[in-house]
Amino acid sequence: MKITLKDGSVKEYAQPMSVIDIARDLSDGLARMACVGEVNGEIVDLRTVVEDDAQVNILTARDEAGLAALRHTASHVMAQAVLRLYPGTKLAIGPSIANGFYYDFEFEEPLTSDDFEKIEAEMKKIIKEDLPLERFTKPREEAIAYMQEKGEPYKVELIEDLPEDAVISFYSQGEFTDLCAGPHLMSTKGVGKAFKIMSLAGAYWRGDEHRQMLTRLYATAFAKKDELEAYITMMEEARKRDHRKIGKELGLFMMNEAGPGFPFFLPKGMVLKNTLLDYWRQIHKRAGYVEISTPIILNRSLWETSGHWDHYKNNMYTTVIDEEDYAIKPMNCPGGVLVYASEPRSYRDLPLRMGELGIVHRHEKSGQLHGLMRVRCFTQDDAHIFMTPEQIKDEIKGVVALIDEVYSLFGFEYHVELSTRPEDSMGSDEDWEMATEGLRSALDELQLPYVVNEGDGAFYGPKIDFHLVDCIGRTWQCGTIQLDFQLPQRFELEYTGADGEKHRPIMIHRVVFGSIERFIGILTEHFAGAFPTWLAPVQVRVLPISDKYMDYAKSVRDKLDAAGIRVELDTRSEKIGYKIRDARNQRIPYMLVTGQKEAEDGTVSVRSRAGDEGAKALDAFIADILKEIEAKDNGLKVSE
RNA sequence: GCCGAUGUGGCUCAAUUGGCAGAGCAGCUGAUUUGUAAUCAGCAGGUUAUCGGUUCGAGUCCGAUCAUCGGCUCCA
Repeated sequence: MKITLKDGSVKEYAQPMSVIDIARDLSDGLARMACVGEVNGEIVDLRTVVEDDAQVNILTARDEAGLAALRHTASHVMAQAVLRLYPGTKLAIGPSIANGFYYDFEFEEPLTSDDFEKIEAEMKKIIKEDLPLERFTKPREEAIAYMQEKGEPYKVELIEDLPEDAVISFYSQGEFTDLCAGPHLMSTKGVGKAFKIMSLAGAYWRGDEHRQMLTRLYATAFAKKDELEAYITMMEEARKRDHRKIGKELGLFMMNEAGPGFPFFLPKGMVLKNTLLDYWRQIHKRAGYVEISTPIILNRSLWETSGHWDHYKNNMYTTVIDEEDYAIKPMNCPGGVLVYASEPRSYRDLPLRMGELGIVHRHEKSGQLHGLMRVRCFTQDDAHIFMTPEQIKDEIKGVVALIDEVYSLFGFEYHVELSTRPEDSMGSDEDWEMATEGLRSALDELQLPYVVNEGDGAFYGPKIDFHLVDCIGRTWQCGTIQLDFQLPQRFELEYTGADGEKHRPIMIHRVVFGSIERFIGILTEHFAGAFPTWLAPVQVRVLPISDKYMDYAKSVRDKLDAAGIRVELDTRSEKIGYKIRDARNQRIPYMLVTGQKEAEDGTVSVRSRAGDEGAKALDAFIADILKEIEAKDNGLKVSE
């Protein structure tokens, strides 16, 4: 038989070979490190016998699929350890995930994090036992009977959902057997020593909140111990830039039990917010938007017409005033629609782009609040675009370009998702076809990579979502573009066409930041609080060497202030080192040290976040910083 | 909402088996007048999240509530 290796070389063997045989033949070291094989592009077990003419690639934990197999095997080891220590525990599922793996269990007694050590010790034992992983299969009915006998109801349910004629595969290691598609390492020994149980959490069986709550053990594993340590260090470092911690340190925002989920913006956070909003207004004006503002509280009949009273009431704050029902708006769209409908519209007015920095309130369930990322009151940088069907593609492209411009300015990496028609949806097939194609072709023409979420769209139309990543790798939806045929119909919106007839416009809901609050949270973590100068709540702090030079320091402060620069003066009778330390902890972009020398020369000694930059004439400093602010330099050169 | 954990001055944390609530930082006052990451001294600051219970005695034990944290679900 003949095979082709990754590097293009061809090997010939007299007898059939498995992947592991080939690995052993290539080099002893490779066989030891091999996790899984890749045969004709498919990830397989090392014991898989290779067919003639196959393309073969041996994967180790250096490869994504190899590491996934290592982690998946580690999850089986963890489950085995749990069953040894807590007999009677029921098994659910245990996949490998982005940074590790987890296993869901139903315990008879609650588990706590104090038990981690015990489980890890048992895992070590199992790994040392060097138990080979054996694969075997059973027909569906036998597989069900087998798992019923083992008392594993979750496994039985999983198998029952597979097709009638399916052949079910299992993996066993010692006394432990699990329903599993594989692939796995050859033996538990391959898991090695670099693993750790990270946390414990509740998780609904099959992600359904109406079903059993299971206990999920999150863990991670790497090929080498130093990789595990590096990962743990990285997570610890990342937590230091948590926006809730930095928000408190820098005085950006606060929370109070008086209003869980309702953030209070402090003076410095307000500067940041307003600076972002100024920028938003500037780019939207350029992009042909007008701005409106609609009421926070509107009466019930409006929400009935829009459909929110029926479909969104659980998340709405409602009240009775003068014996009439009112609701605080959870979304801005009905207000925008009323503005559209307030006067006759012509095709000449379209597309009509109406922006609104609208404050919305949503009663999110208590367990899902998270700093500024998930709140109950937030500002949407909303806009509704009313247009003809022919204008859909260009308008989508315009919005995507705007979102890309904004995210790029901050140096964000983002990923895009296109969500299509859900099962429970309204509108005609043609409308959905046109809307989805409009979104798709706009993305294609802009050459943006995206993933498709089939059936994940809103009930009134398909959508494009933009996701940003926080400091520990969680992603948050920020921008979104949603096409809507529903509201124009419900509110009987129309415009007069060139033909003199009435037509129904199509509507886009879109946000760029998404929520200003969430965006500020992401920005804070992205920059670790060291905001680019144009955004920094305080751009310059003047640090007199001693009280003797306070007058000069004040004149410097006044001159910066007059130039429109956000400046503070440190008047404390402290040593310069103390003042620098404090200003650095506040991540202030520029510190101006002013003493005798500077007072005599009319200069300032500039210290940026990068370090001492030497003396400069005050006017030259002002000119430079104004230029930097104007350019919205994102300051990524700064390393903290 | 669900599972698990945690709540002690503004912040970070102590307080032994239930036995006088303490420190550092920040703040204030005074001294110091300083040249690139913490000058010294003094003062003030807490109904230990809230409510209830057990006890001679509760920060500590028990119960309820609230909030927060890690997840799940939902979402910007």
